Amino acid sequence: MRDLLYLKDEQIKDFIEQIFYVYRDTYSDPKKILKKYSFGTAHHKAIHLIERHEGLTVSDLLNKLKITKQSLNRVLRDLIKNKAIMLKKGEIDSRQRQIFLNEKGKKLFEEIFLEQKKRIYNALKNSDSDSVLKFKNVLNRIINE
Amino acid sequence: MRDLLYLKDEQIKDFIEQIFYVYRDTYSDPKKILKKYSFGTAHHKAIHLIERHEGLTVSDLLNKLKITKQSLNRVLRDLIKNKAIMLKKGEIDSRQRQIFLNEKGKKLFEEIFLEQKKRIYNALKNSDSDSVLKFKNVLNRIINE
DNA sequence: TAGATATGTCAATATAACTGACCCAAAACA
DNA sequence: TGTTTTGGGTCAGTTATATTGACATATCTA
Repeated sequence: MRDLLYLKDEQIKDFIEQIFYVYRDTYSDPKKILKKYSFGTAHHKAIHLIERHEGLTVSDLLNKLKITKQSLNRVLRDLIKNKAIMLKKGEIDSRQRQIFLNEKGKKLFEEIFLEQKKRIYNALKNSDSDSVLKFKNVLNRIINE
Repeated sequence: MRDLLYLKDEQIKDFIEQIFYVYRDTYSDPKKILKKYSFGTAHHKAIHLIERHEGLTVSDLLNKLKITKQSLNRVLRDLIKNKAIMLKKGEIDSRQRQIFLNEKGKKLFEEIFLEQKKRIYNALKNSDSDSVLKFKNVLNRIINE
């Protein structure tokens, strides 16, 4: 590894610590709202990804969450029972199920997002666009490693 | 909220998604190593924070992890049993316990970190120092919101 | 038609967290 | 000094989220 002055081990250790805090706080904020609906963070993540990728299949969602299908199934069952989401047979491949938010799910997503958004918005509102762009690019590079 | 072009809701939603992936991947990488020692991510986080903040007290660690003392106690018991950490009575306030890694704990930390480091290092090695700095600053702003 | 794939489900277990109730020792305070 | 508060530890029971492994069904593909 090259000896980059701004990329010493101590810096990387700090990043590992900060990544934990950022995740912890970002996903803690809406827990009270979720509790009202007897949902947890697992349901939250599913709803978020379904909103971002409408019509994604069960296996798409599994690949994003990186959990087992048995784990996901509990979550999807709860969301279906609550009428937050619906599954449709895949149009091309009818073995697949495409997942959609319905009205209740969309409202729930908006309620969660409004709360969760605050932290990110307030953190970034005074940043220049270059900082925001570079932040985004670094996140993507870490994910795609 | 001001209408910042580079800070639309869709951008913020993307960040929320990316933060999840970054956390998930960063803390997944060392799971195989942890398993060799019958440890999990909870032990990993404790070891990491103890290494970064040598001599921190039990309540310092609780505040960083934001879990209950009963949860933390399980983790610390396992680490003590394994001789990875030791507790010393606080020098000023002897009700407190200061937590230190001992030799075994330091070796374990290094083994974990070597694995975990790769993802961050490779993601950042081709970034300019300005990107790294801005990434760090944004992380900090999100945490301190 | 045979095999592979996408999904669903049953059952048991593991991990990491929680709530609530206590306890002790030491510090802080009145 | 005596009382209260604080820091830490522990017991017991529960919940949330994940796991492994086995098996079933429908549908697609070669």
